[in-house]
Amino acid sequence: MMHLAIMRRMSSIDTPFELHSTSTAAGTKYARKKVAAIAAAAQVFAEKGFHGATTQDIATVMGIKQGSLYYYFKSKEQALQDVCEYGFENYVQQMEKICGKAQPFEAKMQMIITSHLTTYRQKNNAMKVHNDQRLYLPKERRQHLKELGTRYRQMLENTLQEGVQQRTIRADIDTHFVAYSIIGMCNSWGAYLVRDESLDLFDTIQQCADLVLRGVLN
Amino acid sequence: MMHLAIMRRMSSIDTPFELHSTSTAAGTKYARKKVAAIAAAAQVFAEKGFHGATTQDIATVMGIKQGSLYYYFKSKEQALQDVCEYGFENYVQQMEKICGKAQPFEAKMQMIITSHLTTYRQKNNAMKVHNDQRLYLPKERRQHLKELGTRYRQMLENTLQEGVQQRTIRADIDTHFVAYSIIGMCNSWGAYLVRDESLDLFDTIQQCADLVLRGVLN
Amino acid sequence: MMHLAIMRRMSSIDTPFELHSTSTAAGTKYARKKVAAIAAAAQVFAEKGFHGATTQDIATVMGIKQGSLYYYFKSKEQALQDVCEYGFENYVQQMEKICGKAQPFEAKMQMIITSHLTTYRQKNNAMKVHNDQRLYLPKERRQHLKELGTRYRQMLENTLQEGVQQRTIRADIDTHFVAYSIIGMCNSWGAYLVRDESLDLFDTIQQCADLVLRGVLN
Amino acid sequence: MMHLAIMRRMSSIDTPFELHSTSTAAGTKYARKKVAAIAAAAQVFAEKGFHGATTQDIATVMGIKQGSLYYYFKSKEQALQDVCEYGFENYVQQMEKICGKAQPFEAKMQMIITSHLTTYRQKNNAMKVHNDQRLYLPKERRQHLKELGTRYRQMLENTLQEGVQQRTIRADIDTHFVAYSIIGMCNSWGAYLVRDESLDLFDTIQQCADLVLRGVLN
DNA sequence: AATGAATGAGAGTTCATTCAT
DNA sequence: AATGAATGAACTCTCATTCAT
Repeated sequence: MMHLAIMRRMSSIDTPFELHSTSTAAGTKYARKKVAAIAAAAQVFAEKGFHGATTQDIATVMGIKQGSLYYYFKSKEQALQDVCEYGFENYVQQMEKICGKAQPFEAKMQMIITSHLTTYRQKNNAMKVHNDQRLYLPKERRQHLKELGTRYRQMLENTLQEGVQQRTIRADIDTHFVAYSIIGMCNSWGAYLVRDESLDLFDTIQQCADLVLRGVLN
Repeated sequence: MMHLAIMRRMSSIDTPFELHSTSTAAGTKYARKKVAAIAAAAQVFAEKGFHGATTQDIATVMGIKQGSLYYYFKSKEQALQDVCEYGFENYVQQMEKICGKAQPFEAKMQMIITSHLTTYRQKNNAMKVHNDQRLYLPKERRQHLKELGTRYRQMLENTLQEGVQQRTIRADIDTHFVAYSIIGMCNSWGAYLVRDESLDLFDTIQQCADLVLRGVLN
Repeated sequence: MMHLAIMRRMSSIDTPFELHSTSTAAGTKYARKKVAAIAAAAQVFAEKGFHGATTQDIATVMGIKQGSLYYYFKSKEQALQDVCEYGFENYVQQMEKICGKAQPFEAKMQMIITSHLTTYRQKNNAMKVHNDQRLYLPKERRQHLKELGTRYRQMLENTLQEGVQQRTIRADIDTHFVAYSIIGMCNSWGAYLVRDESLDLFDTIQQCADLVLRGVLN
Repeated sequence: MMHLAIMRRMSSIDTPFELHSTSTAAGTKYARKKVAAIAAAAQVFAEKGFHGATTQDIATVMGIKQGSLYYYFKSKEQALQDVCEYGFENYVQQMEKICGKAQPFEAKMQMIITSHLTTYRQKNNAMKVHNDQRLYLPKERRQHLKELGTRYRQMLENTLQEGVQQRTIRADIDTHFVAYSIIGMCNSWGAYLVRDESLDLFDTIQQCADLVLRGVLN
């Protein structure tokens, strides 16, 4: 469930029309249902894609009528934006925690991959939606996501750079390229993890880490 | 351009009325335009996704009117199926050639990656569509694609298995897992290659191959 | 401001629950807010038209929430009816005073036009709404308005008739027709006065009176 | 019927999507039906107002399905714009013809009023729509209409100016003001003519002209 | 006295699809 | 071989209205 992670950020949630009376919006009924709305939208977008999904689908998952959805989202596009932002913000936060701690390179890489894949397995559809559907947002609405993405990639590249300095990883490595590769591979495994529940999470993490670190050669 | 590859398979193309079958279908005006139709659909689906694309979009790219499209595709769904099949068939054929030749493991791996990424860079939108949009086809219509996919993965796994037997690659490698990983990483780079024209193809190929073979560790 | 005039009639205002009727309704908080509600509705209907206006618009002008509006109006249609009736009742009352006094024809005509145009310039949106939007009310709800209108036109016609008898105006005049013409011209100038604040009120009144009385010929 | 007048201008009609093959679009089936579409929209907008009318209403009058309407109008707003423009363009053209001919002032004024009121009586709903509903168009879409309106008013003012120079009308007349007054009064009578079929057209014209020229005074 | 939350009906618009020509 | 014209179903979004609190 994405709920815990998202609720951590709920203090910043937007309220409908005007500000609510309570200063911390986190506890409001509205905030609680908005979380549910984002979760529902994430699930539906992940399954059917942005254009393939209907607002009716989302409303059905929430157990409300279709028109009522607009109490929580100003538009379908806004729903996509919210899903992407909450999903990705949460993920980048986790990344910051991991990269903030002083740890040997291999441990960090392991944690990064663990975080990435675990996020998917926890049915964090928001993450999948961010990866696959964010390009359907008009550029203006992707501003924030782009910044988050850059921050995330930079943390990953920095980690690799540290590895180079620690002489743990090869000096001839192009950290920029490797960062992209890791993200790509993990996203691809993430999609499998979402689709196939029988796939073992920890096994997958081990194998990913092993492949990245040692390659296939003898 | 995908044209050459696709035209090779044109002999099996479906003709709209039985009448047409008198001549070799491959050379027919119909067959030639059907190729163009598939290419147009591929381009549009790649850009906007299946559900985000309209038949009008495809017709516009072809320079014909919307209604005329139905001379080439029985339905929008059929267009997606055609794009996926022609795109992927073509790719698997190439794979067969590569794997058919007796070659050392590393050379083969290099060629596989080269083939995969080159396909993308040549703006083979059909390939992108197959990877990103095929799941929007109903299961029945994915039968053929699934077979092709299995064949393809098996060739990749066999190649890896050969590598193990040649002692070129580690014995503890899970070939199934590595095959998926390579595909995932390459697809992700493929998407970048399509989006960013300034990205150097051969550089990308080298780096991918290097990462897969040697990993990042020192 | 229409307030004074409207408040004079407030004694007849409908109260939402019978309970309220203990005190004189005119001074009730409810009555005061109902006036504000009518004024808000008048403003919004004048600007956007009945169908183009939303209950949200009216609520916003009042500074209350959309749902709360139904404490003052049973329906949007009722709001239109209230606006039209209060606006027009007020105007017809003024007309009654003017026509009641014994005065020479030209002075009366001057006062009638002054009354009409001043009403508009005072941003009496209710009047504009009555003129432009009343036809969107179902016939049954226009009963009262129709009676008022007839009364008003009759007073105008009577005034003209007096003018004929006093030999102040031509005997071959069709008073019925002229009455309609004056109303039409004044309404049209009223709309300009509302739209263009820089238009001088007294100048307009003079010109209108002059045109009606003397025509353009030399 | 507005058909004749509108068809005169049909050579400039816009075609759907792309240019038609024939150079004169006037004869096309599309052009013919677009005329019908504009007439239908004019009728419905005149009756119910822009916001009160539905695209379904218009389609019903045309005898087509609601969705098919969009073959002729890109949007409901475009329909309003088309109605206003065709209606008013036509009217201004007529005005140009009247004012172009050298004629004594009184005759011209008579013709102007005749033209104005006849336009209404011919059920030229487009004219009514232009007068009552054009303000619901966003400013950008009113550009053309504004220019037409200015041209029209100028012709009327010029005519009055000529009258002054010919000493036919009083020198102390404010031509600007009188022009507006005539338009206002005629529009108001136009609305009556549309609503009440029993009203005699020529009688109304006579009375209007008489009132404007000679006023009511003895 | 007012509001948050929801609803249901309908609006405008889009679009895949059909078919006579 | 292609098109103009139309359709019908679905979709997003709006809005008047209700009602428990």
